[in-house]
Amino acid sequence: MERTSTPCGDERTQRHTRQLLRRVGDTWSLVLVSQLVGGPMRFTELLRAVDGISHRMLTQTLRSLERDGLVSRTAYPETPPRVEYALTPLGQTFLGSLTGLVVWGEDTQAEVEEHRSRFDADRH
Amino acid sequence: MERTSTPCGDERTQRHTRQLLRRVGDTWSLVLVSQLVGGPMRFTELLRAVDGISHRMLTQTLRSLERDGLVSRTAYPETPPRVEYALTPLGQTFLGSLTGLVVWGEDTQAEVEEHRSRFDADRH
DNA sequence: CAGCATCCAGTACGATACTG
DNA sequence: CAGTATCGTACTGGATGCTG
Repeated sequence: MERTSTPCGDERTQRHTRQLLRRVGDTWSLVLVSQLVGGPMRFTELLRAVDGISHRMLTQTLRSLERDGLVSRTAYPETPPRVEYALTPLGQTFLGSLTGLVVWGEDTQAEVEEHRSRFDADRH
Repeated sequence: MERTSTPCGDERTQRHTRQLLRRVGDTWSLVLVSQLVGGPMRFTELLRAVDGISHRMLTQTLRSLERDGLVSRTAYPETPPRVEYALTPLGQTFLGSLTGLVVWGEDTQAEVEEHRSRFDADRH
């Protein structure tokens, strides 16, 4: 029973959370996971659906998500080859856990923007 | 009323959330904010308290948090100069919004680790 | 003490070309 | 179609030294 009402937790938890944020705070992980909510998608589908992503980053990010068990990869032995990516249950719970942050971002976005403008203005 | 039960939201929300994650997913922001939960701290106090942070990154990260309005900076016109950093109300609500993610990280950490090992092992 | 400027290594990312 | 390899660039973060 600690006095902490905020999720700072012990040092170990902090380290984990920081690593998690770094891991997931890259350019494309979140977009891809969000994109896959609608159901499985193929490589090229994703490439077209996600605006601005490069071939290379799509491969890399999918690999990384697959490695962590958030996304599953299914290859069908056909010609031409077909590979489908889908959200795993783990990936779905992950998206759910973001709710708090997403809501906070929506709620405070204007306020943060305001702070930034003011700060930048004051600095000459 | 959309079919989305997960916080993927519209494209605008997605972009905001991604930017938020990037902004906050750097090496030190989260550690600093967590550290300040206990109350205001001085520059050198933070430098000592946060293990591994460099002088430069402390300045930079504090600036950036101040800019976003998550942290307040109070300079006392004394000699030697004294500056105290504290969490703003906005900063506190931010920490609160992380609860879901922190819990998810704790709950699934072992599972994710397991996935990684297995993945790395399979890749010969 | 608090903060800034400079320099440097590591990495993230994009463009492109090539393989099964 | 899906994936790998190579290259160039831009940014991030650490070490260090200077200023008020």
